[in-house]
Amino acid sequence: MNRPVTRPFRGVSAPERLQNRRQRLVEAAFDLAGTRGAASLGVGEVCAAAGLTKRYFYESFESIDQLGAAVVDHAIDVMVELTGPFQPGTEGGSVHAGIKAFIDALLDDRRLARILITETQAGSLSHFRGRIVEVAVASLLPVDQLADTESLDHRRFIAYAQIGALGEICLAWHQGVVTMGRDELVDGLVDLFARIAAPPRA
Amino acid sequence: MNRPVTRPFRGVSAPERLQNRRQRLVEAAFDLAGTRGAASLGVGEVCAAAGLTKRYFYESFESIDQLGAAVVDHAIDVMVELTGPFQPGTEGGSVHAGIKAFIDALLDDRRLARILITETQAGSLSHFRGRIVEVAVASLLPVDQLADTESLDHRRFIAYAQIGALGEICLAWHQGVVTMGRDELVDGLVDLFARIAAPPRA
DNA sequence: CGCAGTTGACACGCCTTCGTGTCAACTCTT
DNA sequence: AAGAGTTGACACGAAGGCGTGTCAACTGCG
Repeated sequence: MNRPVTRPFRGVSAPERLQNRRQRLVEAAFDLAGTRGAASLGVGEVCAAAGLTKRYFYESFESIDQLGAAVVDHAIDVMVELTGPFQPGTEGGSVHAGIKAFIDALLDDRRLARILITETQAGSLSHFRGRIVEVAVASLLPVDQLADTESLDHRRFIAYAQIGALGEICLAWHQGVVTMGRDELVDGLVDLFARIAAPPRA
Repeated sequence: MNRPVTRPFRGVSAPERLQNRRQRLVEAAFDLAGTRGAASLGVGEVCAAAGLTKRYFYESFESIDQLGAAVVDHAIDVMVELTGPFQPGTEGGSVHAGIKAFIDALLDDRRLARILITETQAGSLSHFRGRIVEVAVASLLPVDQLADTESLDHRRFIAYAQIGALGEICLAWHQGVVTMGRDELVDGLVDLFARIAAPPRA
């Protein structure tokens, strides 16, 4: 059972090797879930893609669902890392830059988009939907555009509308249904966000 | 193999019985897919829910995916039937009434919402996403609010934004995250649609 | 009534995946 | 060199769903 996790191998220490294997599994699963989808993911398939054997899967995970959770974590980490430097409050950041960075991330990596938008809505990854929306709200919602008098419910309403619109458009663009240029798309989305958050007509 | 589909039974003709069984299967699958999700659907489970045995499953369907297709068809049929009378052009219909009927349908039946919005995005039902968006566009897009000069891409952009926003908000409301009253929600959505379709700010 | 069509319940073999186990080859330490 | 740790490849039984088959009980028709 407890293998004597001790000795170095090919120059790398035991805990480091374990971390490497874990990361290879997560990244392989990230790639598969982001292209084929997470539904059909199997232990054997992921291991083959990672170039490992099943033994090392159970070394880091107990089930395929646990790996799924790790994949979502990884996706969120990537997103946070890509958008963090542009958030308002940080140097060189602003509401506009934050939103743009968020959109850019989704447009640059379709696997990231698919996992964060599509795959977490149905199936075994749907439990993480709430956390993802939370992260999105933090990055997207131009809070200062909304009067403090607005109710919490209304702000949530705005946030969900923005996220939903962004997700749908992003997927359509990746799919080639919307054929706008990249820059044009980003500008259109930023503007759309402002319109969504605008005060209701009279 | 070819059972001699001929004789009436308990007063109903053979083809009618077959249709009834098929419908029971579709509705049972609709209910399961709309609550538990479509990913875990199995032949045995659906048959048990429909009160039939596996034999009658293969009488009408070749695989569970084929039943999934029938479920999506059924969901679309229901939606079309609920929104048809309110479409602009028909008596008593208008853009506003059409949109409201569409929203009402999604708010009234969470199974319908889940199948049309959630379950068709990932997994085995994702092939039907395009057709659903098509139906939604036909019911939702207030074409007359968009100048004819707008490009097709821009109109698609607006349509996807509306659908995405509606879906996300609808799910959040069913989930209890947004706690607005029903009527308030509908009004807010109708107004949101207008804002999304409004001309971009200078 | 008697026969053929119909139904529901269940059994059966098949296949895939899971999770674990085995083993030879390789690497590090002493 | 020798022994213990490490790795990859593969075998194995268990479990579960699939698709088909069997059979007794029931229903309609002549």
